[in-house]
Formats: sequence, C-alpha cells, structure tokens
Amino acid sequence: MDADGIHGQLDTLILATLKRGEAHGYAIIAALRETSGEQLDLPSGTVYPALRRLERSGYVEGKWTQAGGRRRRVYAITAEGLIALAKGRADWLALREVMASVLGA
Amino acid sequence: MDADGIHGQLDTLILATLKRGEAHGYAIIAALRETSGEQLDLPSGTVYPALRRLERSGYVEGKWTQAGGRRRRVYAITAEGLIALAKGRADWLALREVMASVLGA
DNA sequence: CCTTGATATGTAGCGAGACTACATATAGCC
DNA sequence: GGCTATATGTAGTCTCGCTACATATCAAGG
Repeated sequence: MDADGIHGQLDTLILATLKRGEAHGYAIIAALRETSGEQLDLPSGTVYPALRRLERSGYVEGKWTQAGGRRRRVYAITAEGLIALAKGRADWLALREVMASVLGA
Repeated sequence: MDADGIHGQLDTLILATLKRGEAHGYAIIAALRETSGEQLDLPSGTVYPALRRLERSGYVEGKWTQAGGRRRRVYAITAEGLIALAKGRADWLALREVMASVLGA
C-alpha cells in the first residue's frame, strides 16, 4: 500500500509510532514499513509536512541532533499528542464499526 | 459520527448501499443512517456531489423518476461499480490490517 | 390559507490532506 | 569519482468532504 490508502489516518500512525519512543522522520518511515509488514511505504513528501503540521499543533516536539555529520530532526510525542492519539484511535474504532455494519461484518 | 470521519470511504459506503438495490440520494443518506445504527448522518452537500462523481466515473447510473410531483434521481450500481466496490472493500481491509499492526491489535 | 417540517436535489466556496516531482546534502562503499 | 543509502525539505496540484446556501414539492396543523 502506498500512502494514498491511509485516508486521514496518517497522524494517528505517526503518533502511534512516536509513542514507542522518539524518532526522526526517516526512522519513522522505516518503522512504519516494518511494523506494517512492508505494506506501508510512505514518501518523504507525505511524512515531513505531516511532522511539521503535528509540531505546529503541539502534538510533537522536534529538536535538531547531529549523527556523524548528518543532521536529524528528532521528534517526541507530547502530552497533548497522547490525547490526540487516544482520540485518533477512538475515531478509527468508530469508523471501523460503521464500515463493518455497512459492508457486512 | 459526522461525515468528516469517513476519510475516503464515502464512495465505498455509497456503492455498498446501492449494491442492495437502486436508490435516490435522500434514500441513500437514510439507509446509511440506519445501517450504521444512527452513527452516520451525511449532509446532502457531501452525498450529491459524490453521486455525480460516481456517475462520471461510470460506477453508477442515474435516471430521473417522478414520485407524486417530486422528482427523484434514482441511481443503480453498474458492473464497473461492482468492481470498484470490491476494490474499495479490499483497500479497506488492507488499511484495517495496517492500522491493527501499528496501533496494536 | 399559511406556516412549518419533512422530502428531495443541488451549487459555491473553502480548507485540509496527501500526492508527485524536485532540490539539497552527507556518508559509505566500490 | 560515482552510486546508493541516509536525511530533510519545498512547490504545486488534486481530490475530498465541509458549511452554507438556494430551490421546490408535499403533508400536517393551526
């Protein structure tokens, strides 16, 4: 699955990934590829703007780090981000139920 | 849930409804409200443009009918629409699996 | 008769989300 | 030197679903 199938769940996926520990954008992409069983392969043009959006919203905090000459922007989930994640999860479960009842369980 | 939680599943929901039998827009809204257990209440400004889009794509066919002075545009799903519905359902199942593995089953 | 609410369809304008394609830069390996 | 992986980001675009509005018929109640 490429990213055009995630339909509004991108923020929830990123926040869920960051809940396991802080990470930089490239690592988040790799982590999602792994945890999804190689099914998700998000383009940078999708993830980096999403991280900036999440930071603007106060759900994540980013800081610049250095790793052998390579600059990295490492993001950590905030308290507000945890609340947003809980809401995202609840919304997802609600959608799942609606889809199940309409598509047939 | 209002419609801002359906995230790209609108077409699939409408096609699934029409698979049970042809219907006009207002009836589709009512049917989705019912089958979802009153959880979905889609505004007309969401459903009618979606139906026109689906018709343009060849997934549904509309015809004008008369019901006691009230004009109705009744839509039926096409063969292509059934294929699109199958694809939409498969995409949904794939997303569901990805979400399950990332959020934790 | 008139008003209100349900039935019924639609448009206009807007904002958000995710895309593709591109641009930039470093590190490691051959 | 050149290729690949690592790493971040921008520009421009397209689709989707929203709110708010416009229109029209019909049924029920006052």
